Amino acid sequence: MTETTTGERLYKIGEVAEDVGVTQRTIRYYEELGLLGADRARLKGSHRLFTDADIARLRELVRLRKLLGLSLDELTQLAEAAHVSQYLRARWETSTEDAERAEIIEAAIPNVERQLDLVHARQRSLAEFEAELTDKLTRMRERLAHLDTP
Amino acid sequence: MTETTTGERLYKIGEVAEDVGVTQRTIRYYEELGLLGADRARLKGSHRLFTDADIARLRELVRLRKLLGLSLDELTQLAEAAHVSQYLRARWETSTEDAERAEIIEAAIPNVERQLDLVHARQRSLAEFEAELTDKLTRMRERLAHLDTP
DNA sequence: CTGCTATCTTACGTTTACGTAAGGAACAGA
DNA sequence: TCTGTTCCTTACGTAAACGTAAGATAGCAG
Repeated sequence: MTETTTGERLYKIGEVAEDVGVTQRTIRYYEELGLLGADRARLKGSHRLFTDADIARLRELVRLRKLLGLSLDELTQLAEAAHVSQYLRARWETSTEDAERAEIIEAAIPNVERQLDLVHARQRSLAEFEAELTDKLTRMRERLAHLDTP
Repeated sequence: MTETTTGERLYKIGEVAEDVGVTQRTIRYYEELGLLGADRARLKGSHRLFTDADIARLRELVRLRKLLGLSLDELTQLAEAAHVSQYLRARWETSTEDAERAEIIEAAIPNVERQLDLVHARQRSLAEFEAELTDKLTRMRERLAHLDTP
Protein backbone atom coordinates (compact mmCIF):
# COMPACT_ATOMS: atom_id res chain seq x y z
CA MET A 1 0.00 0.00 0.00
CA THR A 2 1.25 3.37 -1.04
CA GLU A 3 1.64 5.98 1.63
CA THR A 4 3.51 9.13 2.33
CA THR A 5 5.97 9.37 5.13
CA THR A 6 3.22 10.90 7.22
CA GLY A 7 0.96 7.90 6.63
CA GLU A 8 -1.34 9.85 4.31
CA ARG A 9 -3.19 7.76 1.71
CA LEU A 10 -2.28 8.28 -1.94
CA TYR A 11 -4.46 7.59 -4.98
CA LYS A 12 -3.72 6.72 -8.56
CA ILE A 13 -5.32 8.54 -11.43
CA GLY A 14 -7.90 5.81 -12.08
CA GLU A 15 -9.32 6.02 -8.58
CA VAL A 16 -9.35 9.79 -8.64
CA ALA A 17 -11.13 9.97 -11.98
CA GLU A 18 -13.77 7.49 -10.90
CA ASP A 19 -14.21 9.25 -7.61
CA VAL A 20 -14.57 12.78 -8.91
CA GLY A 21 -16.45 11.81 -12.02
CA VAL A 22 -14.11 13.01 -14.73
CA THR A 23 -11.89 11.17 -17.18
CA GLN A 24 -8.21 10.54 -16.73
CA ARG A 25 -7.60 12.68 -19.77
CA THR A 26 -9.24 15.60 -18.05
CA ILE A 27 -7.01 15.22 -15.04
CA ARG A 28 -3.86 15.08 -17.13
CA TYR A 29 -5.05 18.05 -19.13
CA TYR A 30 -5.70 20.10 -16.02
CA GLU A 31 -2.30 19.21 -14.71
CA GLU A 32 -0.75 20.22 -18.01
CA LEU A 33 -2.39 23.62 -17.72
CA GLY A 34 -1.00 23.96 -14.25
CA LEU A 35 -4.38 23.79 -12.57
CA LEU A 36 -3.20 21.04 -10.30
CA GLY A 37 0.17 21.21 -8.65
CA ALA A 38 2.44 20.01 -11.43
CA ASP A 39 4.97 19.94 -8.67
CA ARG A 40 3.46 16.66 -7.55
CA ALA A 41 6.39 14.48 -6.56
CA ARG A 42 6.80 11.64 -9.03
CA LEU A 43 9.42 10.41 -11.42
CA LYS A 44 8.84 11.38 -15.03
CA GLY A 45 7.22 8.47 -16.79
CA SER A 46 5.99 6.99 -13.55
CA HIS A 47 2.48 6.91 -12.13
CA ARG A 48 0.93 10.05 -10.77
CA LEU A 49 -0.07 9.98 -7.13
CA PHE A 50 -2.73 12.21 -5.63
CA THR A 51 -3.42 13.25 -2.07
CA ASP A 52 -6.82 13.97 -0.58
CA ALA A 53 -6.00 17.64 -0.90
CA ASP A 54 -5.41 17.15 -4.63
CA ILE A 55 -8.79 15.49 -4.97
CA ALA A 56 -10.50 18.27 -3.09
CA ARG A 57 -8.82 20.78 -5.34
CA LEU A 58 -9.97 18.92 -8.44
CA ARG A 59 -13.52 18.83 -7.16
CA GLU A 60 -13.36 22.55 -6.59
CA LEU A 61 -12.20 23.15 -10.13
CA VAL A 62 -14.93 21.01 -11.63
CA ARG A 63 -17.54 22.84 -9.62
CA LEU A 64 -16.31 26.26 -10.53
CA ARG A 65 -16.51 25.20 -14.13
CA LYS A 66 -19.92 23.59 -14.09
CA LEU A 67 -21.70 25.93 -11.72
CA LEU A 68 -20.19 29.24 -12.72
CA GLY A 69 -19.27 28.39 -16.27
CA LEU A 70 -15.69 29.52 -15.85
CA SER A 71 -13.28 28.63 -18.61
CA LEU A 72 -10.09 26.78 -17.82
CA ASP A 73 -8.32 29.99 -18.60
CA GLU A 74 -10.28 31.84 -15.98
CA LEU A 75 -9.65 29.03 -13.57
CA THR A 76 -5.97 29.49 -14.23
CA GLN A 77 -6.26 33.08 -13.09
CA LEU A 78 -7.91 31.99 -9.90
CA ALA A 79 -5.42 29.19 -9.60
CA GLU A 80 -2.41 31.42 -9.43
CA ALA A 81 -3.48 32.67 -6.06
CA ALA A 82 -4.38 29.12 -5.17
CA HIS A 83 -0.99 27.88 -6.19
CA VAL A 84 0.56 30.16 -3.69
CA SER A 85 -1.68 28.79 -1.00
CA GLN A 86 -0.87 25.30 -2.23
CA TYR A 87 2.77 26.10 -1.85
CA LEU A 88 2.22 27.63 1.52
CA ARG A 89 0.22 24.64 2.53
CA ALA A 90 3.21 22.42 1.99
CA ARG A 91 5.14 24.61 4.38
CA TRP A 92 2.35 24.38 6.89
CA GLU A 93 3.32 20.95 8.15
CA THR A 94 6.88 21.91 8.82
CA SER A 95 5.98 25.26 10.22
CA THR A 96 5.79 25.65 13.93
CA GLU A 97 5.82 29.38 14.41
CA ASP A 98 2.41 30.90 14.98
CA ALA A 99 3.44 33.94 13.04
CA GLU A 100 4.24 31.91 9.99
CA ARG A 101 1.06 29.89 10.23
CA ALA A 102 -0.94 33.06 10.47
CA GLU A 103 0.76 34.35 7.39
CA ILE A 104 -0.15 31.20 5.52
CA ILE A 105 -3.81 31.39 6.40
CA GLU A 106 -3.98 35.07 5.63
CA ALA A 107 -2.64 34.39 2.20
CA ALA A 108 -5.20 31.68 1.51
CA ILE A 109 -8.30 33.59 2.61
CA PRO A 110 -8.61 36.04 -0.31
CA ASN A 111 -8.78 33.14 -2.71
CA VAL A 112 -11.85 31.73 -1.02
CA GLU A 113 -13.36 35.18 -0.75
CA ARG A 114 -12.95 35.68 -4.46
CA GLN A 115 -14.79 32.46 -5.16
CA LEU A 116 -17.58 33.50 -2.84
CA ASP A 117 -17.88 36.77 -4.69
CA LEU A 118 -18.30 34.95 -7.95
CA VAL A 119 -20.93 32.69 -6.44
CA HIS A 120 -22.84 35.66 -5.06
CA ALA A 121 -22.77 37.48 -8.36
CA ARG A 122 -24.18 34.47 -10.09
CA GLN A 123 -26.83 34.11 -7.44
CA ARG A 124 -27.97 37.67 -7.99
CA SER A 125 -28.28 37.15 -11.71
CA LEU A 126 -30.23 34.00 -11.17
CA ALA A 127 -32.54 35.65 -8.66
CA GLU A 128 -33.26 38.37 -11.19
CA PHE A 129 -34.01 35.86 -13.88
CA GLU A 130 -36.17 33.88 -11.50
CA ALA A 131 -38.20 36.97 -10.63
CA GLU A 132 -38.86 37.70 -14.27
CA LEU A 133 -39.95 34.17 -14.97
CA THR A 134 -42.19 34.11 -11.93
CA ASP A 135 -43.78 37.37 -12.98
CA LYS A 136 -44.36 36.10 -16.45
CA LEU A 137 -45.95 32.97 -15.11
CA THR A 138 -48.18 34.89 -12.75
CA ARG A 139 -49.40 37.17 -15.50
CA MET A 140 -50.15 34.24 -17.75
CA ARG A 141 -52.16 32.52 -15.06
CA GLU A 142 -54.07 35.68 -14.30
CA ARG A 143 -55.04 36.20 -17.87
CA LEU A 144 -56.08 32.63 -18.02
CA ALA A 145 -58.30 33.08 -15.00
CA HIS A 146 -59.96 36.15 -16.50
CA LEU A 147 -61.02 34.29 -19.56
CA ASP A 148 -64.56 33.02 -19.74
CA THR A 149 -63.92 29.30 -19.69
CA PRO A 150 -64.35 26.59 -17.08
CA MET B 1 -39.54 53.53 -41.74
CA THR B 2 -40.22 49.84 -41.77
CA GLU B 3 -43.36 48.66 -40.08
CA THR B 4 -45.70 45.75 -40.04
CA THR B 5 -49.30 46.09 -41.03
CA THR B 6 -50.15 46.42 -37.36
CA GLY B 7 -47.72 49.32 -36.98
CA GLU B 8 -45.19 47.26 -35.04
CA ARG B 9 -41.57 48.38 -35.31
CA LEU B 10 -39.14 46.09 -37.10
CA TYR B 11 -35.38 45.88 -36.61
CA LYS B 12 -32.50 44.85 -38.80
CA ILE B 13 -29.85 42.44 -37.67
CA GLY B 14 -27.32 45.14 -36.90
CA GLU B 15 -29.57 46.88 -34.44
CA VAL B 16 -30.58 43.65 -32.81
CA ALA B 17 -27.00 42.46 -32.37
CA GLU B 18 -25.91 45.74 -30.86
CA ASP B 19 -28.92 45.80 -28.62
CA VAL B 20 -28.69 42.31 -27.25
CA GLY B 21 -24.93 42.23 -27.13
CA VAL B 22 -24.16 39.40 -29.50
CA THR B 23 -22.66 39.30 -32.99
CA GLN B 24 -24.65 39.10 -36.19
CA ARG B 25 -23.03 35.75 -36.82
CA THR B 26 -24.48 34.43 -33.59
CA ILE B 27 -27.96 35.53 -34.58
CA ARG B 28 -27.70 33.90 -38.00
CA TYR B 29 -26.32 30.78 -36.42
CA TYR B 30 -29.16 30.56 -33.94
CA GLU B 31 -31.65 31.04 -36.68
CA GLU B 32 -29.94 28.31 -38.68
CA LEU B 33 -30.35 25.95 -35.75
CA GLY B 34 -34.00 26.85 -35.58
CA LEU B 35 -33.72 28.62 -32.26
CA LEU B 36 -35.39 31.69 -33.67
CA GLY B 37 -38.41 31.38 -35.84
CA ALA B 38 -36.90 30.58 -39.19
CA ASP B 39 -40.39 31.18 -40.37
CA ARG B 40 -39.68 34.88 -40.16
CA ALA B 41 -41.28 36.39 -43.18
CA ARG B 42 -38.64 37.62 -45.59
CA LEU B 43 -37.56 36.91 -49.11
CA LYS B 44 -34.57 34.61 -49.43
CA GLY B 45 -31.50 36.71 -49.95
CA SER B 46 -33.14 39.76 -48.49
CA HIS B 47 -32.60 41.43 -45.14
CA ARG B 48 -33.88 39.77 -41.99
CA LEU B 49 -36.38 41.73 -39.98
CA PHE B 50 -36.95 41.20 -36.28
CA THR B 51 -39.86 42.08 -34.04
CA ASP B 52 -39.66 43.01 -30.38
CA ALA B 53 -40.82 39.51 -29.58
CA ASP B 54 -37.90 38.12 -31.55
CA ILE B 55 -35.51 40.26 -29.57
CA ALA B 56 -37.01 39.17 -26.29
CA ARG B 57 -36.68 35.58 -27.40
CA LEU B 58 -33.03 36.07 -28.28
CA ARG B 59 -32.35 37.66 -24.91
CA GLU B 60 -33.94 34.68 -23.25
CA LEU B 61 -31.75 32.28 -25.17
CA VAL B 62 -28.59 34.13 -24.32
CA ARG B 63 -29.50 34.16 -20.68
CA LEU B 64 -30.30 30.48 -20.53
CA ARG B 65 -26.93 29.84 -22.07
CA LYS B 66 -24.84 32.10 -19.89
CA LEU B 67 -26.61 31.63 -16.60
CA LEU B 68 -27.44 27.96 -16.78
CA GLY B 69 -24.72 26.87 -19.13
CA LEU B 70 -27.15 25.16 -21.47
CA SER B 71 -25.80 24.06 -24.81
CA LEU B 72 -27.47 25.18 -28.00
CA ASP B 73 -28.61 21.63 -28.36
CA GLU B 74 -30.34 21.72 -25.01
CA LEU B 75 -31.83 25.05 -25.93
CA THR B 76 -33.22 23.41 -29.01
CA GLN B 77 -35.04 20.93 -26.82
CA LEU B 78 -36.55 23.74 -24.81
CA ALA B 79 -37.21 25.62 -28.00
CA GLU B 80 -39.46 23.04 -29.48
CA ALA B 81 -42.06 23.76 -26.88
CA ALA B 82 -41.35 27.42 -27.35
CA HIS B 83 -41.85 27.19 -31.05
CA VAL B 84 -45.30 25.97 -30.46
CA SER B 85 -46.03 28.92 -28.23
CA GLN B 86 -44.45 31.17 -30.83
CA TYR B 87 -46.76 29.74 -33.41
CA LEU B 88 -49.70 30.03 -31.11
CA ARG B 89 -48.77 33.57 -30.33
CA ALA B 90 -49.17 34.48 -33.96
CA ARG B 91 -52.67 33.13 -33.83
CA TRP B 92 -53.36 35.11 -30.71
CA GLU B 93 -53.95 38.36 -32.53
CA THR B 94 -56.50 36.90 -34.84
CA SER B 95 -58.13 34.79 -32.21
CA THR B 96 -61.24 36.09 -30.58
CA GLU B 97 -62.67 33.06 -28.87
CA ASP B 98 -61.92 32.86 -25.18
CA ALA B 99 -61.65 29.12 -25.44
CA GLU B 100 -58.95 29.36 -28.05
CA ARG B 101 -57.06 32.03 -26.15
CA ALA B 102 -57.13 29.88 -23.05
CA GLU B 103 -55.75 27.00 -25.01
CA ILE B 104 -52.91 29.15 -26.26
CA ILE B 105 -51.89 30.27 -22.79
CA GLU B 106 -52.17 26.82 -21.37
CA ALA B 107 -49.80 25.56 -23.98
CA ALA B 108 -47.23 28.24 -23.23
CA ILE B 109 -47.15 27.86 -19.46
CA PRO B 110 -45.25 24.56 -19.15
CA ASN B 111 -42.38 26.05 -21.09
CA VAL B 112 -41.90 28.81 -18.54
CA GLU B 113 -42.31 26.35 -15.71
CA ARG B 114 -39.57 24.19 -17.15
CA GLN B 115 -37.22 27.14 -17.24
CA LEU B 116 -38.07 27.98 -13.67
CA ASP B 117 -37.26 24.43 -12.64
CA LEU B 118 -33.86 24.70 -14.22
CA VAL B 119 -33.21 27.98 -12.47
CA HIS B 120 -34.22 26.54 -9.13
CA ALA B 121 -32.01 23.50 -9.54
CA ARG B 122 -29.07 25.71 -10.29
CA GLN B 123 -29.88 27.89 -7.31
CA ARG B 124 -29.81 24.89 -5.02
CA SER B 125 -26.42 23.79 -6.28
CA LEU B 126 -25.08 27.27 -5.84
CA ALA B 127 -26.46 27.55 -2.33
CA GLU B 128 -24.72 24.32 -1.43
CA PHE B 129 -21.46 25.53 -2.83
CA GLU B 130 -21.86 28.83 -1.08
CA ALA B 131 -22.40 27.10 2.25
CA GLU B 132 -19.24 25.09 1.85
CA LEU B 133 -17.19 28.12 0.96
CA THR B 134 -18.61 30.08 3.87
CA ASP B 135 -17.80 27.26 6.24
CA LYS B 136 -14.31 27.04 4.93
CA LEU B 137 -13.81 30.74 5.37
CA THR B 138 -15.19 30.68 8.89
CA ARG B 139 -12.89 27.88 9.91
CA MET B 140 -9.89 29.64 8.47
CA ARG B 141 -10.70 32.81 10.34
CA GLU B 142 -11.22 30.94 13.56
CA ARG B 143 -7.91 29.22 13.30
CA LEU B 144 -6.35 32.53 12.58
CA ALA B 145 -7.91 34.02 15.70
CA HIS B 146 -6.63 31.21 17.86
CA LEU B 147 -3.07 31.78 16.85
CA ASP B 148 -0.87 33.73 19.17
CA THR B 149 -0.29 36.81 17.07
CA PRO B 150 -1.57 40.40 17.21
C1' DC C 1 -30.24 56.55 -61.54
C1' DT C 2 -26.05 56.58 -58.58
C1' DG C 3 -23.42 55.81 -54.85
C1' DC C 4 -22.77 54.19 -50.22
C1' DT C 5 -23.56 51.34 -46.50
C1' DA C 6 -25.69 47.36 -44.30
C1' DT C 7 -26.87 42.48 -45.25
C1' DC C 8 -26.77 38.36 -47.75
C1' DT C 9 -24.77 33.60 -48.70
C1' DT C 10 -20.98 30.49 -48.89
C1' DA C 11 -17.34 28.40 -46.97
C1' DC C 12 -13.17 27.73 -44.79
C1' DG C 13 -10.67 28.91 -40.18
C1' DT C 14 -10.28 28.97 -35.02
C1' DT C 15 -10.51 28.03 -30.09
C1' DT C 16 -11.70 25.30 -26.19
C1' DA C 17 -11.80 21.08 -23.86
C1' DC C 18 -11.19 17.24 -24.16
C1' DG C 19 -11.50 11.98 -26.99
C1' DT C 20 -8.96 8.34 -28.74
C1' DA C 21 -5.48 5.34 -30.51
C1' DA C 22 -0.60 3.46 -30.43
C1' DG C 23 3.31 1.71 -28.46
C1' DG C 24 5.74 1.27 -24.35
C1' DA C 25 6.83 1.30 -19.33
C1' DA C 26 5.42 0.62 -14.33
C1' DC C 27 2.98 -1.96 -10.69
C1' DA C 28 0.78 -5.54 -8.01
C1' DG C 29 -0.15 -10.11 -7.21
C1' DA C 30 0.89 -15.15 -7.67
C1' DT D 1 10.13 -13.78 -12.18
C1' DC D 2 6.14 -13.79 -14.81
C1' DT D 3 2.00 -11.54 -16.12
C1' DG D 4 -2.09 -9.16 -16.42
C1' DT D 5 -3.52 -4.44 -15.30
C1' DT D 6 -2.98 0.26 -15.01
C1' DC D 7 -0.60 4.12 -16.28
C1' DC D 8 2.77 6.73 -19.25
C1' DT D 9 3.73 9.92 -23.32
C1' DT D 10 2.92 11.44 -27.91
C1' DA D 11 0.04 12.95 -31.20
C1' DC D 12 -3.63 13.24 -34.19
C1' DG D 13 -8.97 13.72 -34.15
C1' DT D 14 -13.37 16.01 -32.85
C1' DA D 15 -17.66 18.63 -31.52
C1' DA D 16 -19.49 22.99 -30.32
C1' DA D 17 -19.93 27.77 -31.15
C1' DC D 18 -18.90 30.88 -33.42
C1' DG D 19 -14.94 34.12 -36.33
C1' DT D 20 -13.70 35.83 -40.62
C1' DA D 21 -13.06 36.79 -45.40
C1' DA D 22 -14.99 37.16 -50.25
C1' DG D 23 -18.04 38.41 -53.58
C1' DA D 24 -22.74 39.50 -54.53
C1' DT D 25 -27.26 42.08 -53.19
C1' DA D 26 -30.45 45.02 -51.06
C1' DG D 27 -32.03 49.22 -49.37
C1' DC D 28 -31.88 53.98 -48.60
C1' DA D 29 -30.21 58.99 -49.47
C1' DG D 30 -29.73 62.41 -52.80
